[in-house]
Amino acid sequence: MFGQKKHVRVRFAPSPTGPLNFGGVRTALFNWLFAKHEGGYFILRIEDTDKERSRPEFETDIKESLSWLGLHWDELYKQTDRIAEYEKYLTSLLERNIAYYCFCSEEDLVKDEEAQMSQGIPPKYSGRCRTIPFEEATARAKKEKHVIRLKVPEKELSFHDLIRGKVTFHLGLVGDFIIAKSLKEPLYNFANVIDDAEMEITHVVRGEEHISNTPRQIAIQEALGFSPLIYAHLPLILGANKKKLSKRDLAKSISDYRREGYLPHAVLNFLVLLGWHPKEDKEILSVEEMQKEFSFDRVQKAGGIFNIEKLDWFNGYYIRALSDETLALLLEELVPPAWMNDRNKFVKTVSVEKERMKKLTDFAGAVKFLFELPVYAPELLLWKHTPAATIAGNLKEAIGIFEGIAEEDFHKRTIESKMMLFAEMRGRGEVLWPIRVALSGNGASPGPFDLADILGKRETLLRMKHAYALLSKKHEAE
RNA sequence: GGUCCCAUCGUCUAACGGUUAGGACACCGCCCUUUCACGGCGGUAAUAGGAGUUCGAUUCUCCUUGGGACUACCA
Repeated sequence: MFGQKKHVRVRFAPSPTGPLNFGGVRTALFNWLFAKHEGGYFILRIEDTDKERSRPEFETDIKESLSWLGLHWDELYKQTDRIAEYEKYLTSLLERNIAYYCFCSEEDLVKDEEAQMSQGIPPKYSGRCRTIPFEEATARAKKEKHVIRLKVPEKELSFHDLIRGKVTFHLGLVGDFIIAKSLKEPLYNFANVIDDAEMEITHVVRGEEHISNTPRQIAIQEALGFSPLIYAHLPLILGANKKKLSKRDLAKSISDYRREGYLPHAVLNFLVLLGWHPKEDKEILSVEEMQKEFSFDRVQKAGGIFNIEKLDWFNGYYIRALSDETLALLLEELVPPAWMNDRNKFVKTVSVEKERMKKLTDFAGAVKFLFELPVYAPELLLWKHTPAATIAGNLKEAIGIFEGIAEEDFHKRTIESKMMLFAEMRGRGEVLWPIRVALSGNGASPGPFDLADILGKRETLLRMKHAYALLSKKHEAE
């Protein structure tokens, strides 16, 4: 065994009490990255010992979100499948008198706590049931309501954290804490420690909020004779209010972001830089680069604020990096089915709109005018201070030019070369602006040649004539 | 309150005793340009405060201040 390098084994251990959020994903990502970097194993462990709050649909959400992001696990466990295992250890601890049954009522506990507080002592369990003889306690446990507590020695204890260095606590402050509600109902700290040992976890990588759980877990480890683990407590992801990302503010679930049109790579790239940074000044990272360069010495100690604008920027970047075809495939399900009648038109639209999108869900609204006739105010056709009559005249001439282009030549390049000749003559804005508005009905849109190309000759002429009519009518009215 | 953790531009961060304190997002300006976007160029903007160590501190130590996590028969 000695001399032999132990494989790195890490775990992501979410409890299925809510959908997976950014905090969870970041923890999963860093675990996964570390495992990949070390050629180790990434284990997913569903910590569902809390029967009240755990729900199967959240377990599904967690697994689906992880899969969507490409964070695939090598092994999967579920704590409720392992109750017998925990019971074994619990029984052993009880028999060896390292843990004991406690029958204190809630009122007793509250009274104790109040008394301690009033004396200015930090509250902890009094140890009242510690001395009840094992046989008596076992007998009582069969019919009385009880919990199981660990006998915690009063000593100083420290652990090594890859991010924070040596962290020291005084176990005396902890007291005999509860490790299980009963033999078949272990609590988080207990089940967690058993599993880490049995699953031969080497590194515990988790959020900073667990630092204060660590001394309890080490106390359990020592009671059971398990070997110590290496820890890495990740900085918290904070909301704009600098507090831990909570259910509200931006703690929407990953599945929500997925629905809103964020790309997995964008989420990963954004998250990996929230608390970690590669050696070089590099922001755009492939998953392979993340795996190759990941290391805990470059993980930040301080919490980081979740900045959605940067996520949006990454998302826009990765959308632009997609091929038109790939992007079209992703967009298909986000638009009315009728838009797919002309697939060629759809792909062209995607190609043109690509550089304007931040989220996939931006698409449908932004290009709706290409599939449905837009409604707009005639004034929008006017360019700066150019008189309406001039604009109308330009529109009319442009119609002639469009008509002069053969159906089979009606493509961006041809349209552009013909129309630019005219535009250079009359002034670009005075020609191109009204055409663009006629075709889009919008103050902002892709360029007129792209639009005409996408719309096709027939539809282009239809819209041009409509615009001309609108403007003439307005002109007459004045 | 107690225990623990933390502190560089608005935000994410680089610098592991010597830099005009660098990059990215956001913002502003210019260029490209018919609009929007993309792209290019440029700009504003930071070492919380105080001691100490040192020839020299963003960097090491201590204190102060500020922020955060935990403080469940939740995880």
